[in-house]
Amino acid sequence: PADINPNYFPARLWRLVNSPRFPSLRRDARGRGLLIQQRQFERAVLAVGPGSHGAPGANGLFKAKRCASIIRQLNRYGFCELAAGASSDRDGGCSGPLHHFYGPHFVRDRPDLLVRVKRLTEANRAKLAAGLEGKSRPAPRSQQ
Amino acid sequence: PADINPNYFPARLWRLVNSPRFPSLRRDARGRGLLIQQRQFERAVLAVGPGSHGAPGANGLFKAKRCASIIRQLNRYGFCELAAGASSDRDGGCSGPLHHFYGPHFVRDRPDLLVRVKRLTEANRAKLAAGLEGKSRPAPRSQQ
Amino acid sequence: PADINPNYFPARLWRLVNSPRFPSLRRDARGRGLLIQQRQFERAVLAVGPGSHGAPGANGLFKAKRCASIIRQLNRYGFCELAAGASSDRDGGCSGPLHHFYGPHFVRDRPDLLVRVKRLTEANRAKLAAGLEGKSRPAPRSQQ
DNA sequence: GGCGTTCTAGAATATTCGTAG
DNA sequence: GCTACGAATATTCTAGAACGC
Repeated sequence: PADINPNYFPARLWRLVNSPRFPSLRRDARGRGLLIQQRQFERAVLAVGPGSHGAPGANGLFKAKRCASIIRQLNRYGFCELAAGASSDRDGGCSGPLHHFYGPHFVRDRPDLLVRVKRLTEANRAKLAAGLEGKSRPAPRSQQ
Repeated sequence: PADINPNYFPARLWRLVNSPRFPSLRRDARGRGLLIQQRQFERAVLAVGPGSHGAPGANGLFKAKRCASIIRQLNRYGFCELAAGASSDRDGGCSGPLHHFYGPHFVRDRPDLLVRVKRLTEANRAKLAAGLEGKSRPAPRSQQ
Repeated sequence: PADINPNYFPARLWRLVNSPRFPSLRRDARGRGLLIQQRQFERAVLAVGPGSHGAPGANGLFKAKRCASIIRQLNRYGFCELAAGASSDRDGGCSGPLHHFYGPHFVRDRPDLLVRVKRLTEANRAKLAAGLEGKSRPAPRSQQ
């Protein structure tokens, strides 16, 4: 789309969740939520340790070292966690914590809704409460 | 000691850090700080997954599933993080995030100081700011 | 020193400039200024390119990808560029731009002055103009 | 009421981008 | 040209709030 800044969190998250290369961050079955396998996510996507960014394509997506930083971003953009719990238990608990987030306007196969995922600033909170549109920094030029 | 509740966080932390069974939570070289290897800590101590609390002795110490919960407790009891970063690099980044906390009155071989490790409630904060509770540093809110 | 947060820019810069491992950021002859060889600095210290962080020790110091970000930080902490201009050109332009910065209270062998290197917020600017001291976030307690 | 666990938000610094001077 | 700075987002660490025991 036109006015989405590809460097900002929603666009980065969109690219990551649509990449089959990183199953540690994927959609849930309904296509409305996010699943994060913390341990694998930190290892595969975040900048933990020197030899971490094995997979190019994730390199540079996030500069965070902590999964908590990504969770802070999710909250900042209006996502909330649904059911916290350990992961599927099939592996004897080896997969670590599993996070399940639900995000407004972050729907599978609906990139057109992505422009609505706004950073919750003080002003945007008020506007959302009033049913209006939030404002962000304009995106850099991209020829559509 | 007498007036330390062994069920509360400071006592539990003390037992854990003094147990050689869980090297993922240990003291730093100076004996004043704490080192937490997040990945191993979650695996060995926290209740992540069914097969997690393999080692009796940690079983029941914490019911938390998230390392973030322990960090919340550490902050609540006055600990603060010193230098966040990835772990030692010796293993190529496989060991995950490493946390380094410093806690007031949480000194190796000084269990007598443990009674001073207080939960920072509103009231305790005020007392600390007034300097009533010993020579620990005044609260983070300082007027210039 | 006591109230210097090792995670903040002045401390990180201090460590870097005192490390013989990264000659691309070094002191000038007078010991009061900084010299930055942009191209080598980006390759050796910043996260530019896939094989960039070859030298452990710089890993994690800065998460920036652009030299301009470090320059922004220098400006923010009161540094200014002295003799802007191209590099010595003796090597046929291979060394890239050379920056020469001068920083207040950033003097070789004077780590005691480091506490005065303050972030220039709006308030600190006013106070500096009035000759007073600026305020920062309190540093965590370092070991004595 | 206090403590533990979890989820969310505050506050300060860090990084990026754009642009005035 | 190009240096310095404003403004927005990103990352980190700490604290608030809700809920259960």
